[in-house]
Amino acid sequence: MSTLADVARLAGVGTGTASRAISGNGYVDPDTRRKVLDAAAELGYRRNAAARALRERRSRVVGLVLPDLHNEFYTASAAVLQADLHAAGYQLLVLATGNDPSGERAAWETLLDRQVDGVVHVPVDPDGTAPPGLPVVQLNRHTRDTTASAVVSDDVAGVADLTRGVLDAGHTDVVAIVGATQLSTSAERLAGFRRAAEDAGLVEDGTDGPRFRVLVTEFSADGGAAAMRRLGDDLPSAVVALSSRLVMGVLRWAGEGGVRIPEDMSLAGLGDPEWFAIWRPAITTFAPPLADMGRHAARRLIAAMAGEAPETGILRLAGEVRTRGSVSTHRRR
Amino acid sequence: MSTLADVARLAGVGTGTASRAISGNGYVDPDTRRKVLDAAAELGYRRNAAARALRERRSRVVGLVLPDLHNEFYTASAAVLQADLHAAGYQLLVLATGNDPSGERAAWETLLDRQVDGVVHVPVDPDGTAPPGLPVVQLNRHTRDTTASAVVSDDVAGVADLTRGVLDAGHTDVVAIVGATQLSTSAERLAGFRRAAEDAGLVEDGTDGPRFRVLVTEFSADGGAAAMRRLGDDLPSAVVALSSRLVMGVLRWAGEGGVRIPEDMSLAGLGDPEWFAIWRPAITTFAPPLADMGRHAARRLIAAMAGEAPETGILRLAGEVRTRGSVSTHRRR
DNA sequence: CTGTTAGCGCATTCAT
DNA sequence: ATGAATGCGCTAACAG
Repeated sequence: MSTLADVARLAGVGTGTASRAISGNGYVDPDTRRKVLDAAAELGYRRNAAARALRERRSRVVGLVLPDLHNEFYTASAAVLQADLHAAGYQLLVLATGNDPSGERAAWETLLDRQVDGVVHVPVDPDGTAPPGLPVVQLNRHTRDTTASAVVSDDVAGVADLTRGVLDAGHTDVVAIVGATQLSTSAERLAGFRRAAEDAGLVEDGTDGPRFRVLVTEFSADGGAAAMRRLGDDLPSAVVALSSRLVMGVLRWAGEGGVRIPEDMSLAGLGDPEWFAIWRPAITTFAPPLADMGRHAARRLIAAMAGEAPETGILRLAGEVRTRGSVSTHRRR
Repeated sequence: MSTLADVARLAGVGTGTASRAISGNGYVDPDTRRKVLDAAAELGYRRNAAARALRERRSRVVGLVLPDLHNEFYTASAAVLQADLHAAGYQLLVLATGNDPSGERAAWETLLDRQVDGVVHVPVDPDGTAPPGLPVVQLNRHTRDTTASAVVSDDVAGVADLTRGVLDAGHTDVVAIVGATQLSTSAERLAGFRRAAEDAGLVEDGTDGPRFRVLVTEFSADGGAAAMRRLGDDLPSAVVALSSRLVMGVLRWAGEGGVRIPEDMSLAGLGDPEWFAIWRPAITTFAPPLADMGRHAARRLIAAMAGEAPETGILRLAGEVRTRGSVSTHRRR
């Protein structure tokens, strides 16, 4: 690899001039600039990022810390995040925490070592806290730290909307299935459901009249299926499964038990993996604005890294309820 | 941020000793080491990765270049890749090419600038070539460059297996749907299909007797649906859709047209997204060993970066045919 | 076993 | 407008 000194020598100028010519910072005569650029091209010169990072005290690298790489919920945001940050001259260093607070702490250390300029963080530990002085925006979930900057889906409004759709279809006996409630996402989804259900006059665990029930379970297809089994014969007329994995679980349970959707029981979901739309019946669902979230996270982070006054607080982006066939109109008995 | 010099001063030693104490390289008295470590802890010292990279001429960063972050086909491998590389002390810098050769070239430049120690690459351009001297292992797809190291799924064998399963079920009129054939993956999948079909005596585009047809289309659900529509009324008794997206397309087409699977037509797929198993009927498919591929790619790359004689050539890992309900026994007419 | 020294490649003073 | 000199923080080589 040739160095700046090589380029300068070939061009017959000093390293300072060569540096200015290549970076475009500072004055340099157009003719000399050409000479330098030609020399650089001839040598196939590339600036050494490590040397620049050391000298400039910025790496132009952004850390992305997420629970795992395999979840479309994160990767959908990550894809646009990557694109937007790339366009702004940043590269993405990706670390997985494995949904584990100790993995999360280790990630912070690595990121600090790497002198990343900023971090996009899908938090695992609600009580975790980021190193001071480093621009960070939380994505998807947020911690309890109210001074932090976070970009999330407005699940409260979205799930409330979704639930209202179910209730408007005439259902008066509804079950919600949700994952671990210490996560901000689960808590907010549930809050949206409860709000809509209570506004409509349904009573939690009521014995007669309009009622709703809430099942807390593991955040997986197995968890969803297990939750449905816990219901025994006392099936509701509609289920709202608050994650795509839980929807899968309900579907599997229904398939195995011969429960027809939506004839025997309606189903509404959350998230919108591609197969939701082709399932028969297609799944009615609340789709969080994953791409928007990535875009806004990138925007906030880029601004913060540029030294602008950071936008703190939680930015809640509206998603979309997609009404399809898995929720049917229910005749009140 | 405190520097090594700060630590050395506080511990009352020279920077060389401090460096050795912290890195563990070279001799240092246990007592002085303690002093250094204590001083480092007190200051919250962290080694500056940029300075180390500059000095050591290695960054401990590995580039991951893939078409996009949003495809479970890549992320499934990437997840274990990330984990294994992390365990070996490497971080992952992720670049997306957008399935575009120019994006791919840009990625190489970035990677070179960053002085990455190695690269895992899902190639876009079959004729592309990597910078010499840099350890690279190709993942999932491979270029024509026979000196390269690549870890891929043995799709030829896998799809041949899958197809044999279909033929053994009695089908004698089979259609294969495949994406752009300039990709090594598509070409190999198709080769596997052809081999099995021809071995069984089916004739391509035959007019009477056992026959098979091949449909080339866009690599998407829309492509799959369009391919099926091209068939008009001349439906085969079984379709082998050679990607999960194509399976989606066939399923959508079947749903819209009222074609029942497997009663009216059998369907076999490739890949195994979670919903394949819960679909009614569950989808019979060939599942490439994505996790294994990530693991072996990491292993090869780590060895190459350690300076060991690189394993070149194409490592084909066996996947698994998962026989489920979407292929039914066919009565010969 | 330890302290001192010399760069790694670059951007940026400061003179000119 | 340009060249020379400085130092970012670290590790490796060397002399002690």
